[in-house]
Amino acid sequence: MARSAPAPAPRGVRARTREALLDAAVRVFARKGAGAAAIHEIAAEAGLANGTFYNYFRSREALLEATSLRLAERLHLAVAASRTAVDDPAERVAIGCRRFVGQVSHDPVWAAALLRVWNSTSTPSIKAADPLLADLRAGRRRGRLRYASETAAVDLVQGTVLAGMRTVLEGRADATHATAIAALVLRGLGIASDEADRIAARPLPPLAVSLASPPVAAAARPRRRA
Amino acid sequence: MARSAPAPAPRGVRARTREALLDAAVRVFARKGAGAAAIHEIAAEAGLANGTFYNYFRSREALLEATSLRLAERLHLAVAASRTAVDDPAERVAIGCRRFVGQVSHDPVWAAALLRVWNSTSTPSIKAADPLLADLRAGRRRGRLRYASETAAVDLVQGTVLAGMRTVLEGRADATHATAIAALVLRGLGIASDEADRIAARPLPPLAVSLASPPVAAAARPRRRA
Amino acid sequence: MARSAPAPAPRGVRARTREALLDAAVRVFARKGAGAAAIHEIAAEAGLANGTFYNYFRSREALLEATSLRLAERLHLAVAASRTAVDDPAERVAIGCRRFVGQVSHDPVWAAALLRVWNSTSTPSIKAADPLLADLRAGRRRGRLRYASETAAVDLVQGTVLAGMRTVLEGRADATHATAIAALVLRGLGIASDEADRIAARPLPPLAVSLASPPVAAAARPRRRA
Amino acid sequence: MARSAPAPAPRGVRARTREALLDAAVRVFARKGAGAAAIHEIAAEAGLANGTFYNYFRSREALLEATSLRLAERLHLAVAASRTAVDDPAERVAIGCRRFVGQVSHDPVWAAALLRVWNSTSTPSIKAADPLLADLRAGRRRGRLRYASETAAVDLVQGTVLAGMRTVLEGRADATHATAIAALVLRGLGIASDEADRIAARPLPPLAVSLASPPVAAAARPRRRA
DNA sequence: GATGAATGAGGATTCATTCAT
DNA sequence: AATGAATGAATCCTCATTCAT
Repeated sequence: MARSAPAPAPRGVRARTREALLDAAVRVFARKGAGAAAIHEIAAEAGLANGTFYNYFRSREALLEATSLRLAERLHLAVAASRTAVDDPAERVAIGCRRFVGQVSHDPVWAAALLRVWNSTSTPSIKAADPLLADLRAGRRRGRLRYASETAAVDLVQGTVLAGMRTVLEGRADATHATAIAALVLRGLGIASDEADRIAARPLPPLAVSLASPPVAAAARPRRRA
Repeated sequence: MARSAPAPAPRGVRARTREALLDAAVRVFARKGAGAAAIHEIAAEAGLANGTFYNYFRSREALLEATSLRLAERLHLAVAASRTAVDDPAERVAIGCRRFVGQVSHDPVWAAALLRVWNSTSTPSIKAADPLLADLRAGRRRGRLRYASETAAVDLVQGTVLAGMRTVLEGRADATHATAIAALVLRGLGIASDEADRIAARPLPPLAVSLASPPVAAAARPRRRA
Repeated sequence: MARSAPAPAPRGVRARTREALLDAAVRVFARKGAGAAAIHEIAAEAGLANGTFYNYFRSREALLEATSLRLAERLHLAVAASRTAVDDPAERVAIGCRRFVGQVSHDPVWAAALLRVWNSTSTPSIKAADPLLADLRAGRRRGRLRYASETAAVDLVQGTVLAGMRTVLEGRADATHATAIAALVLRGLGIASDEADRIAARPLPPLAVSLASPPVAAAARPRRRA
Repeated sequence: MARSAPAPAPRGVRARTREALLDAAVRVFARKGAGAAAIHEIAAEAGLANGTFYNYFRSREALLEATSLRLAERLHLAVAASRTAVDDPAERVAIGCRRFVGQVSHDPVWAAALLRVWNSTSTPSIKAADPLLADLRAGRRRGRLRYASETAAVDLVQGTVLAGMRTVLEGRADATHATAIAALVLRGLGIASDEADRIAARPLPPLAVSLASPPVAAAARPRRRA
């Protein structure tokens, strides 16, 4: 019955609150998995009341979808950032691999959420694979990469990268894991060992966009109830 | 299996009922995922009443654990079967890959359950990786396989195989996928392309153990309603 | 009606907005019933924001009461209109019956709301029965109508009319139903069959007041979304 | 978590618990109306826990349906009982009217529930009207009853009876109301005043079935929480 | 050992109401 | 005067778990 004072409502609150909920969802998903996360917990994580959630998302399902989109979005940005000014398809693939695996150390929350959400949705990776597919095809066309089955090649890259991300996330490998993963993937795609190692070790181009999760900030401090 | 009157209790009935519940769990997990499966549904799938479940498992959690173990068990058997009479570590790895991916077509229920359960438990693959690790190490020792990071090599094999299994399960590839996956993995482990293709295409040795799920049989017949 | 900027406030705007809300309530009640209508929906139907409602009604309860009153008001007007220039109590009763039942076809929204609200409030009909009571008493005094129990007579008239309204509203009878209902009621009040039929068939005097619901007009136009 | 002892489970528990829930529903509906009754309140009224309800009814809606059926059932029995050994259609109709109105005093709970449920469902009376229709038609065929519109005749009987029931339920009339109502209805159906009064005053045949609601008994005593 | 009725905590969702702007 | 974001109580429903039979 709204007894105490509600939060203020400056310009752009709506958009900002929605963002806060999405960020909170990512954090909670990272902790518990998408299936086990309760709405009220997400709302609390965002510093909001239970019911407020439903001012922004029609249902739990809608949140799942939106969160998936949001994670994929970053993903796409990351991939796009990896392409800038790099022409060699092999290196582009390597950069993608390294970015993903490397990002785990910088934003474990994002990584955990990504892994959790990907595992709970069916074939979500398809769309995310578009840029990868483009690189693979270009590589094969130019004789740079070799593989018989495109589907298998995608499985190789995505599967290995995800496994690598999980390994880093679980603390079973350090940040250099990204390079090792990239090298193995390149070899799998037909690049000679020596060159694969060399490509995988090249300095990464600077990121055009920040991939960092927004800070937990004030919003996450529980307001009323502990 | 609770077929006749609940009066006597021949030796081994207990064990058999437990098995029936585990099999039922595998089937239900395959359909709905481990998180969404209700005890009630699993018991029904086994042709048993709600409460009977708790004569065999302390809690839901215990079932999860046991099912995970059971799936891993088969896994180990499969891997063991792949070793018989094959000495070359590269081929042993290839056989393992092909078995896993190929098994998806023969027992989609097992495959679906495996993928679902692996996604809901943390670091379950560690123990399952033991035989793989042995092969990898033997291969490197003998100069047959090359890789810098053992962890990355495991990620390569496991990640690619899991991705390949998912691809087949979702109908995005046919049975030949197993061979393609194995070939890429071998290349990633340092085998030359030509040889990798050759090894991946060799006839598979016969299986020493059946991997098939137990038939649905009596356990699944419509449970009596009061 | 919240049309232009929320700046000035010409005399009578308050009253008009209140009216708009009441009319909206009647429409929504007609669609969903008084119990299932959400304040949110009523405000939207009136083209107003959620919170505005509470500038005009203290609570949901207050709206219920006011709406009931409003519907009864029309009722009274209708009855009053039926009296003009008719002296015979029997005919006055017949005109009342016919007006109510006949009005259903002309304003189904009003009719539906009336039936719905009457069903959710307790003893709302009492006050509405005042003019009817006057006619009944006059009729009995003059020996024109005959009945032992006044309460039963009121039940006869009101019950039959409400049932008739419902029948027409649900499409199980056409506009001629009003006449049939009136004839039966008159017989029940002791008028001979032939005369009852004759009275019930007399041309209806013109209405002094419009019974029509206000047009949906501006109030219902799509509400602005932020 | 079912900490304390659940109720015993003798023969026929299932059926008995279901009955208890239906009876509780009737009582709660009588108090609050079908729309405002909360499941947990009905369960508590039956002395059961919240969740138990769902062992017996799939949903709230299913309960509504079942309760409606249950009320109608009694109705049908009552009507059937009124027919035994009475041939005159006019008297049969009169007996029906008197039974319904008279029953209100004997079982106000049943009456209130009936009125509430009838008002929340659409055209529920149709089926309940079957026996009435048969009597009306027989009466008209034999020249005993006279009416132009069958629909209007049904409205007359049902509407007046319902209004009469409401009047008694609200304490605005005593038990003799039943007779007065029946007399007016008969006149409306074309029976001469004198005879109508006479028929309405005849002794009622004994009831073949009990119409009484089951006693509230032990089941309704709240168990844990006040 | 099996049964299934009962339990009640927990989660999703709705909605009347408040209040700062 | 209007707005609409925020609130949280209330409701429906699910499901893991217990236990008397």
